[in-house]
Amino acid sequence: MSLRYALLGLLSQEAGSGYQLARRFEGGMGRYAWHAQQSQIYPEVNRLAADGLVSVVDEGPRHRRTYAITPAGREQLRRWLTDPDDTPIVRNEQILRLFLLPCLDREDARAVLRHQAAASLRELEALHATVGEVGSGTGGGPVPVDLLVAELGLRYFQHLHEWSLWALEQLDG
Amino acid sequence: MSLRYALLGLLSQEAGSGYQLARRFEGGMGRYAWHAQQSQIYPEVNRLAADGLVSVVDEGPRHRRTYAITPAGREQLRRWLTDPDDTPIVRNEQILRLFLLPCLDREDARAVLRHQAAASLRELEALHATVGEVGSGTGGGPVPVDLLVAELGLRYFQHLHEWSLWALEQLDG
DNA sequence: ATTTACATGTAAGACGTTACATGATTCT
DNA sequence: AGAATCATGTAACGTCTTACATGTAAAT
Repeated sequence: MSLRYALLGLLSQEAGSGYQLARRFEGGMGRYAWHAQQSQIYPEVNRLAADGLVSVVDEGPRHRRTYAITPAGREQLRRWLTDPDDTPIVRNEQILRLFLLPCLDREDARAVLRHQAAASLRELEALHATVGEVGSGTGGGPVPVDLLVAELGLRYFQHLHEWSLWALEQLDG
Repeated sequence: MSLRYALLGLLSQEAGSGYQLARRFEGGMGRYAWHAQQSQIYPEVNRLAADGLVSVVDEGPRHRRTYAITPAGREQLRRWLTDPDDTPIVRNEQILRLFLLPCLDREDARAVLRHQAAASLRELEALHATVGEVGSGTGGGPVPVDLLVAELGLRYFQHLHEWSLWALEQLDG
């Protein structure tokens, strides 16, 4: 069901086509929250439309249909977000690899850690660039929630990066 | 394919039955790396046995079969762990919720954050208890890789907890 | 004796991946 | 004209969830 709410969430922030949704999944959403393929998005957004949770608000060139969230969709989204469901499902291939580091000898573990340190640094820098854009669009008003969420991503990759370096030090020492 | 390697990894650290594997998934592995159900584990461990990557090393009471990783299994596991595959898949319902916080009004966002702060603190404390056990089993020798991985979990929930508190402050201020 | 925990499994349906199919518009 | 990008979709196959079925051994 999560894909549903991921899509509703994106559309609640800004209307868009299936294609645009797929592009937005390549950003932060798909990178560290919930991954989805294009071929999964199109059928799901159609189901959302059939269920009245989104509606077509524009038809453009190349058969493009722009969807927007409906009041019913907004209500369902709110219910899901505020419903305190513990035991949330986690599937993270990257963390799984790190979690299984004890299966390797020290030399292999070192190599994986070096690779991880470089990868998390790259992600961190890419996010820094994206967040720069978000931040520049705000005046001196109240803190936009977007910035809080961007900060969560930054901290995540920073903590991963710092742990990788620390773990390498422990192995080398 | 990740479930395969999660199981191979657990069995490479210690032989065990399907039931024991399911129990071990309830710990750190399933909580913040890769989730799996009991009904998924039994068929997969049988497939691993059919493929010669694990083998039955003991049969106990109540039809219990204890599996151990084979050399072929160890080799496949090593290859997967050291193969630098970027674009790893992430599906994290908890992070998705946080990522969609901008869809809520401030009052609802605050409630979700308060809930999140409490949940991550609970996880942190639970992990602290588990790590205490792991740490007590080691003499003064070289740093066991298990401890590095435990530290990763601790840092993850700590950073989540700290971010939740920080985000609440930003909203309140 | 009854309950709890151990132990393994299957079947139906939902969800997700890979690969392919099709065509429109813009850019060079 | 040709290439790149925009745009939507389907079919086959693999993975995961939910719910059920079955029985054994230990604990109270």
